Amino acid sequence: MKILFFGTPDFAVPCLAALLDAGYDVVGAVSQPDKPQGRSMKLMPTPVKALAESRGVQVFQPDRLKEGQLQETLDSLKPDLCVVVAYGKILPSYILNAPKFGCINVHGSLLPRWRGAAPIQWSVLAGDKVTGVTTMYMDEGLDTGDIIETAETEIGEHETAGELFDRLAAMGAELLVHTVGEIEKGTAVRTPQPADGAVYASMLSRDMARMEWSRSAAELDCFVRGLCPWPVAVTTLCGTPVKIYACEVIKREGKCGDPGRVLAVSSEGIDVACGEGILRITDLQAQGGKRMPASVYCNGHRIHEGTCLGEQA
RNA sequence: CGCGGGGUGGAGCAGUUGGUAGCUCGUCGGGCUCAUAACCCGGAGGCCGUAGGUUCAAGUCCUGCCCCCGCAA
Repeated sequence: MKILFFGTPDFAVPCLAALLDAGYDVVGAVSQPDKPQGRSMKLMPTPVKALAESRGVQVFQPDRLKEGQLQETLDSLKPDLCVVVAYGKILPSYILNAPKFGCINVHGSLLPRWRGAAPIQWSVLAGDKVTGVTTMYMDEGLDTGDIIETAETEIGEHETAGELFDRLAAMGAELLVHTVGEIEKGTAVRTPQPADGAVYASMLSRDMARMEWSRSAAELDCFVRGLCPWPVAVTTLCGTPVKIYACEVIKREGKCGDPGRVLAVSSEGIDVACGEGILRITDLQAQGGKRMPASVYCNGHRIHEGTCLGEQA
């Protein structure tokens, strides 16, 4: 079974590693072009490219796919199957139709819920109790193909998108190997996605990260966990922007004061009134500073009860 | 040279126009209390990132270097 792998970020790495470890003949890895990254804006290889190179897999990084840029590669490699994991580009039909077994995709949600770019973060943001990974046959739509297999998992009460991301990446890799095995044996099934429950998970952005204290403590808790570790929930404290990395719901219901008002400061954290309930900030980061527990932050910044968060200076 | 913020006792911060280095927490010792992440008293602990420069005098001004953080991705 000759496999051509498509993938770019960290999420795709365990999948590629698992295919290689399972002994499949990965004839190439297609990844996005390198982009300037880091403080020095140096050109960095994508995570998938880095792994592929270390394992001796040939890497391809076409700028565009639309006009048949990958045709030659396909012709020479003759893959039996394409595996696509968070590649970051829509595959045109000439690629989808090229391999004998088609193209399959690993997606970080239980489709059709959370189709699109950021399924894992959105499942946390929405407060979903259960999520999972899905393998599917790709078609020309955005995550609309027929489902092959799924694996479910519960989202932990305090789990961040980053933590869930790691877990699903591992689950996805395991499921992928199983699915490829089924395809090889000819026992893979295809189930069209149900029409109901299709929701799109748009890309996250920094400008959606501002905390609205008029929302409920429970919603804000999901908000903080869903945006961690990127772009990270932000509010303002004494006029300066502060990133909120972790918090916990102290009180679920009831109005406890003006939204954003600090009700108490203790070694446990900073308790803030929300539209509904109370949220305790436990981990934060000020401008120019490192991430730290709220109690530590309070040693150097006197936070008084009654201070209001989220207000411009 | 992509842009900006910052390096001050163990931790987090302040330090005004250059002139004895301060605060909160922790830590150590003592006290009080039925009790406490409580309170009171006392102590230890800093070549102010680093190398030079200006000056009678540099944490503070100038220059180089190292490291951290944010933006950007």
